Amino acid sequence: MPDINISGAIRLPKAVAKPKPASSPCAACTIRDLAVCSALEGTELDRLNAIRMPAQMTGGGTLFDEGATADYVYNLTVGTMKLYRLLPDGRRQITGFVYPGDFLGLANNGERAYTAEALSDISLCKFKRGQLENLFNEFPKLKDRLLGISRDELVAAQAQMLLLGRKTARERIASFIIATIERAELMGLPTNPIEVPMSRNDIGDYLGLTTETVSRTLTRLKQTKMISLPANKQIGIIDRDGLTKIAEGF
Amino acid sequence: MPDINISGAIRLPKAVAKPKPASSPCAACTIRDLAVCSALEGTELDRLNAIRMPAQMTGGGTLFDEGATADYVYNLTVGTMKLYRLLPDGRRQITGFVYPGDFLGLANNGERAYTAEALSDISLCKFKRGQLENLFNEFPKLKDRLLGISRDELVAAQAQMLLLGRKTARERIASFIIATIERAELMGLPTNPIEVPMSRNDIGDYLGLTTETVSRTLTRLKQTKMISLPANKQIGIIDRDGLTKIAEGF
DNA sequence: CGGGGTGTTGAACATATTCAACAACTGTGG
DNA sequence: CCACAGTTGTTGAATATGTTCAACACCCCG
Repeated sequence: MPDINISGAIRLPKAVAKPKPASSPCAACTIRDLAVCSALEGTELDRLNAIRMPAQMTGGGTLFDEGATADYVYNLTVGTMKLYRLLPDGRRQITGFVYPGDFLGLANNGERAYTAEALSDISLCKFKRGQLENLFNEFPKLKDRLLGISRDELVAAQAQMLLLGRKTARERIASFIIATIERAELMGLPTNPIEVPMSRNDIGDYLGLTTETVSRTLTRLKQTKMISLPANKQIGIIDRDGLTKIAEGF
Repeated sequence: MPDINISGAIRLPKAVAKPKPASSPCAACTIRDLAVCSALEGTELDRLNAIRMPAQMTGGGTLFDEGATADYVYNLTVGTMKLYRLLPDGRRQITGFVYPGDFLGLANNGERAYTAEALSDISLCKFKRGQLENLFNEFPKLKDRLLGISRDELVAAQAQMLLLGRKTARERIASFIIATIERAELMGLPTNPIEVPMSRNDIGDYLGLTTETVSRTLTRLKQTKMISLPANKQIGIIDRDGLTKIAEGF
């Protein structure tokens, strides 16, 4: 899977996060290079900062629910989130995870299409929808960015459809591991072992599998010496090329 | 599923197609109200027409292949297409169908993310990518449209992920039938029986099922008096509300 | 140290797949 | 216009992959 997030969360092209000398809150932001904000500089950034509201939430909290009115949009700065849709009997499909730098909440018709929940404690920049839209109109390059990103997201969504519709459990797990490695590379985080902040249950709901199948499949990948499971929420990569082959369906 | 197409093909908001008095090829176009072109009028339309190249293809033909360079974008005017991705061993996931008025081919990185194949004989308006992009820059309202549409597509893609990841065969087929009814309504086509131009195999590859399962499931829906199968490529709707309930997971 | 949640493992089961045969339909040529 | 061939669709039986139900282990975290 490419280095983009699917469905709702918007990520900007590759740029390694690096600390900024503090002068305004935005200029000091550690994930500025990853976020929408990277399209702006200098006084433009001040304009963004003027309409920015900082927000926090503890792990497990719900930022917004499917069906709610979409009055705000957000930019995640710290932590991880999950986006999901539910069926009436509780079956759940996680449509994407949100990482620092990702933008979320841009609903089209004013209604949220998914629930957004914090996996860990999170910090966000919060914007009133209309105010940010005004800024978008003022700085068209922001709009171009979003358009390009949306197309990338569509491509990622297609990859996920291929995964959900046609890949085996083994292939899905391998795809997930490879995608997680690629995201870690993109964000400049450790790539071996990789950090996997979500539960087995969440992984299952993302890959269209049950917790048990996720667990079993990981165990089998460990037995066949493709990965190791050194600690909770960590996966050690032993045979990346092998995993890639599996992920691609060979 | 909402009245939008997923993944790659771009549809504009609801508008019933109606014939236009002929004056320029675009002004006479029967699907103009459905297409991107609806954002333009008068002389703007002439500009579009100036860079437009008519194209045809017979059913079964491949418009472009996954991985090819994306030099052109297209607007389908007549016929139906399917978009798909393949795994090395031939497993296929159809990520969307393309109907008259849909826009397709806008690749981000210049490489096609999917194969586009004609289901029936088709006609298209073909544009050189760069030329159309210039026009987009000249008429920003086109860009706004595309941005909104892309978000709609993302929502549709999420719905499809929920379907592929969590719905039963019965629920998938019901969802597909309901979506097809809604599309027929949108396009002002007969809604009972509905026209289903794709094969069982294509339906299966779209819903993450096999041909046999599609066939069996349709038969069972017929036996339970929810649909009828009056002729090849047609489905009669007997209990739409029941189908909707099934599709939504009740 | 103890308890609740998370993760793992096992066995029985179910849904959809695979393999196979046949039926129906389409389109083509006699 | 009918016959035939190839394709598409349907149905059946056996099978497999992943699920469900259940028990247990692990491990943070109090």
